[in-house]
Amino acid sequence: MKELAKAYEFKDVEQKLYDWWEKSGYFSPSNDPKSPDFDPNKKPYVISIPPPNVTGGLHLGHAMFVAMEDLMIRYHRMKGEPTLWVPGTDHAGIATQLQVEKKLAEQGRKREDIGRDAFEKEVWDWKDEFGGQITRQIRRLGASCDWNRERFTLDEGLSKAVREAFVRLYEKGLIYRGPRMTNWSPGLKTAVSDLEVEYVEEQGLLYYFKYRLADDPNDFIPVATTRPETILGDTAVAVHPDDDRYQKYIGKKVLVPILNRSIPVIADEYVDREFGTGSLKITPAHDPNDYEIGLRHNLEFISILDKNAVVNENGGPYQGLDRFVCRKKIWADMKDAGLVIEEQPHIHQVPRSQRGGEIIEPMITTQWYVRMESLARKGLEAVQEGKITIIPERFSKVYFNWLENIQDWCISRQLWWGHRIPVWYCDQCNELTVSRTDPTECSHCGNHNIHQETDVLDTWFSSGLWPFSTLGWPEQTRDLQYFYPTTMMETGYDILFFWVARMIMMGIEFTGQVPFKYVYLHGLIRDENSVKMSKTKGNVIDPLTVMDEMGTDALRFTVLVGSTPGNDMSLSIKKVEANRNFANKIWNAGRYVIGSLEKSPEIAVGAPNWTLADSWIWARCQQLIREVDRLFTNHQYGEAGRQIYDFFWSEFADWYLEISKNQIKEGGDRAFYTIQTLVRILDICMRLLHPFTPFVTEELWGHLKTACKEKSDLLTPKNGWADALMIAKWPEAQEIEVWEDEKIKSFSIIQDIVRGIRNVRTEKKIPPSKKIPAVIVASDKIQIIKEQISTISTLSALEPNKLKVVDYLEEKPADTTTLVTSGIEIYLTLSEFVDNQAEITRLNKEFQELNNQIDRLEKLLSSSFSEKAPVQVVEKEKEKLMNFKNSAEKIKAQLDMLE
RNA sequence: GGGCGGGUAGCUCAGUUGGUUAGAGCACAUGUUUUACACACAUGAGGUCGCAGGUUCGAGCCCUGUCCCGCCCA
Repeated sequence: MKELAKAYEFKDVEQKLYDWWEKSGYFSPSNDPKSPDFDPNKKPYVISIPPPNVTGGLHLGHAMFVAMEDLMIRYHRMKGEPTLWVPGTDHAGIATQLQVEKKLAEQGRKREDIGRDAFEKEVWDWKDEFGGQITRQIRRLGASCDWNRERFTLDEGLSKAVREAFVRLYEKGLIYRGPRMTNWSPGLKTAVSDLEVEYVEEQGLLYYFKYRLADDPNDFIPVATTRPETILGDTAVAVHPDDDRYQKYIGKKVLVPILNRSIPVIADEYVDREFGTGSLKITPAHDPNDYEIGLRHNLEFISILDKNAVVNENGGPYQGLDRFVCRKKIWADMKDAGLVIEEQPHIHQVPRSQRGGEIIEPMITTQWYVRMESLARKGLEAVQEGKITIIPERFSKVYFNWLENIQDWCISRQLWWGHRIPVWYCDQCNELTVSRTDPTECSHCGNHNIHQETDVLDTWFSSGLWPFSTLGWPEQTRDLQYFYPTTMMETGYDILFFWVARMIMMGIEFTGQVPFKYVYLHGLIRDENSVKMSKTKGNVIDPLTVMDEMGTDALRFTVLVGSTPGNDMSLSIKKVEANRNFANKIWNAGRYVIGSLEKSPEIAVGAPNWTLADSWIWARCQQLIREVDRLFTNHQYGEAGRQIYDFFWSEFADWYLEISKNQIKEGGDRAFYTIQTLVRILDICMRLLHPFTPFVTEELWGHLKTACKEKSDLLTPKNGWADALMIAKWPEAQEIEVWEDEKIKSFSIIQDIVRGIRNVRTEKKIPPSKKIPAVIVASDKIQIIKEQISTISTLSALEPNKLKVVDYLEEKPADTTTLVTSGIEIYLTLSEFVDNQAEITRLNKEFQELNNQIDRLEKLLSSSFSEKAPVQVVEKEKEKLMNFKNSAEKIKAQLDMLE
């Protein structure tokens, strides 16, 4: 038999096993629609990966979703379901373009220098060079996805899907182009999504100044603003219609400072009378709220900034100045002109880009939009009608709220990396040609002088199609027909709107079906003090480093078991370390079981005669399987993992393994059946743990299998040894049998006795090597205790030759210390360790505690509890009371004798 | 302003349809190299479950109010 290393060496195992799994084809679905014996009636379990950025690097968010999805996939695969996990990446328009621009900048070049085509080529080169990184890292996490079906949002098929989707929406009249208020990124020179703008509270100034009346230079309306430069684009001053201070000005004209444009004073209830001076300057072209007011009052829209956020020709003397330079300049000029009242420190919300933190400029630009109303309504209904279940349920509300207030979706981006919008403008007739294939002529006038829209589509437009485009849509492929709709969309709650909502809407729109049945949202991983990780704070934990140091299983188990659905978790190396220890515990328990096989006879002579410990561990294992099943069904994956961990460590390893040593020593059938039990429980635990910690379980299970096969056919599991644990059968619990509870109860008596003796030993500082004589007075438990005496003796280090079990004792043995548990008296002969006075004190304390419990229970049972609580609950308490009374009596007797 | 989540041991967190003595890991204390494991074993200490009411025979869990922290939306 092969010697196993003394500690689990994950470095020798992970890569080797992953390659073997992949090579063996275990990641591909059983029941593949492409295979001849395909059965369309088998229900598949399908996840499409939330595609990570193709040029990104692995972070803990990835570790979380990969671990979670791999857990789900492996579980369902072991349950025998045809299982498909579709991997892939998205092209991440802005992020990737930025990286390549950065690289160009290092060479002193700009994308404008080399032109669009050359730039696109650069990006593809970049993608080819770094694009494999993230998928390699995902493999390292153990992801059992079907790499044969890997997709990329810009690959040929998906590009076709994107174009098809765009054209269909356009033909349905759901896509339009026009000038609207947009979030403009002056640095990137593109529109960005509302969802990608963060409003950050920052210290700024509130600038108070005078809006002079056109017809009375001595009178003015005081106005406050946080952005003086936008004064250049003001087209009204608004006051509240009921505001006594300003009512007389409504309808009059005021003069824009410096520019002296004449603009109206209007009344609008939007104005907050309490804020600032209670009057509001309106810049419809540079503020989203003012934009609305501008529309309501038919105001002029004056854009004062160009796409670099530099003041344009509408800014008069300020033309050519950057927005922030202009702010200082105009304020200084206004001061000189006597228009400034004061400045006050002011905390306000600054719109910043999620990417890079640049201040976003609200501007009116011409963009492409999708009308969302009808899409959103269907998306809403899908969840309301239960076609999709969101887990945890509370996120449904967030989802509803977003869809109920949805804005049209700005899908165009002024980037060079992405799906170019399939619209061609005719130079002749100015009509648009929208086409699935690149046209050579205008579809309206036939002119050949046409040019394609330069904008590309938002990356999320292609990700929205992901669950079906990856399966071949718009072609009705066999994959699409069989695997769609998918089963589970698992991702972070921060991505609910970006991805999940859009996937649902687009799925319904294009396939007529919801794209998945469940949405499982996990929380975000924070640092050990629950602070969000960020490079600037320096609290980032790199999953690759963690895996190097602790192993993949440790990391996986930590994020899986440390999290509950939808809640953030905090991660620390300490936690991962604890789970590395768990992996080592698994390894060593397995090493012990495998080693014990050598001591086993080939076959058993007679039928099994199970010990209490055998029955107990088997019953508990059955309970565990049932519990894990229930938890998996309820998507309580973390709790399931905790249960398996506890069972494995504190029951199987701490108790059964120790007892098995004794039982094996007995030899013969006892040894055989003990080892068989060890093998069975270990086998089941490996199966249960495999989705959490695939590597250590697969490796160990492989050794177990080899060793068992060499030894005996009788050690073969019910369904035989599978080729690999990852495709072995998920354990199924037996029907609950009547003996289970009773054995568990009996065993807990043994545990109580052992713990009690150990406790006394520690208290009296008796060295573990010192074996002590004992008398156990078991009364009605005599049968059980006699049977278990060797277990008790070994686990609590009693002296086997000086050990007596009786049902009743006339007289207390001399010079002993006594403990009572479950009504069983135990006399330990400690001779030199016994001190009568200390003994009395100890017993008194025990007695007091028991009496407290007795009082408590008697009070409880004499209250209305006895009548109103269910019988079983009352019975349970009565039994406890009896036990306490029994024990108290016996301790009292001891005390009487000592005193 | 609206919505959501959290507040449980020194720290980070679990806690099933409410069942009557609230758990884990880490940290701490004491002891042990007992041939699977010191990445371990044994034993122990540590909590009025944010606060105030209420429902109930019974509340960490349900209801109302309140304070604090965090997140999302506007």
